[in-house]
Amino acid sequence: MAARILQQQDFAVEAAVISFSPAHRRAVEAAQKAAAELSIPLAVLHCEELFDKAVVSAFCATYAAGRTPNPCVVCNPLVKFKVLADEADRRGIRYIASGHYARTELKNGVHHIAVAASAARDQSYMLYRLPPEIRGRLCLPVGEFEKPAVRHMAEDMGLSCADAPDSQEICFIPDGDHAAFIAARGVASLPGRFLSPEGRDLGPHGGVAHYTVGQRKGLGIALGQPVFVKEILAGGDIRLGYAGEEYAAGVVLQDIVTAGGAPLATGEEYLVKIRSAAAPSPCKVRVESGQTSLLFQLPLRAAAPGQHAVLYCDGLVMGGGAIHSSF
RNA sequence: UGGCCCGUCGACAAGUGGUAAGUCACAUGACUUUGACUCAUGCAUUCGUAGGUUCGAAUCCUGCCGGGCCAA
Repeated sequence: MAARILQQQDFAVEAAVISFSPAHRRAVEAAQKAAAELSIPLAVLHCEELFDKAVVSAFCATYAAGRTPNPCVVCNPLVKFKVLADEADRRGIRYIASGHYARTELKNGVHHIAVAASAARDQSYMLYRLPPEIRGRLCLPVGEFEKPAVRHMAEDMGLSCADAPDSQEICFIPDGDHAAFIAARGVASLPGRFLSPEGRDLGPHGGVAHYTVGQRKGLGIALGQPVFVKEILAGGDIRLGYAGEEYAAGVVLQDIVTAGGAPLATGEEYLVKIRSAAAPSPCKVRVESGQTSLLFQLPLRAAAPGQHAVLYCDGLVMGGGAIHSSF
């Protein structure tokens, strides 16, 4: 659909689909079909090796260490848009487009990622780490529309992607069982024990890769009321908490990037999202002895180390970083 | 060995003669380009067991099995 919209705007469109892993065969075939319907030349770019190294390995290692990776956030700058940009360069093409629900905006000489017109569909979170040289040549045509409108447009044009399912889990783990995937790769995840909210030993858990902060299901712990993963300790033990105890007042950030390149400074106020599908929530920056923290105005649920906090201002992505820890 | 309690879904637990609540856990589905959260639906033809009383028992009676407490 993104390609079709650009065609209507008189862009000369060339298409590429990236084959990230063996699990992507169907996606590649769907792209080939769509390209044929639009009579657009389509190249299949292979980057299985890079993807495996930059995304999949890091994903497994992060989980095995008791943190919660976000592969999409990592993939976009390091693999997906990098590969597209390289291919565009080879062909002498200036602009790069994708079907993400987000927008771009030039403000004060800085190219920002901006939230989509359809707030409920917004995917700007996943794009927050794109470097300026990518942001400056990015076109995100579907970000201007509501999802249903895009679907209707596709239907009207008789495109086969009109009824394509749009929800997926981790793209390289089709069955959704990431713990099994990690184990199958031979990556060992830290063993440990469940600790009740009162500190009681509740027995061994299945390996740290099975759990993430805020998780309720799959613990197999029956205490008469719901319990959640509150913290995964460095040694591998998992501290549980009752409902409400999995909220954080703030987070410590690492690997910070900003749209303009200037570091975050104490006192700055932003709206923050700690997951893609979240309502932006006010926070304040604090920099102290080289450590940058975000203080949430309201406690936020399940701020898992390894996930990312993305900062917004007036609908523009201002920066963000990985969550090192919460407090 | 006497005396007294108790035994209901994987866990906890209502129910004390009228035909098995609820919570947690679990399963499936929805939602979702990360992990989660959330929501919907499902989940004991049966109440330790064997008999008895009764129109009717998880509920009353008896034996046995299992667990606990007290006494010597």
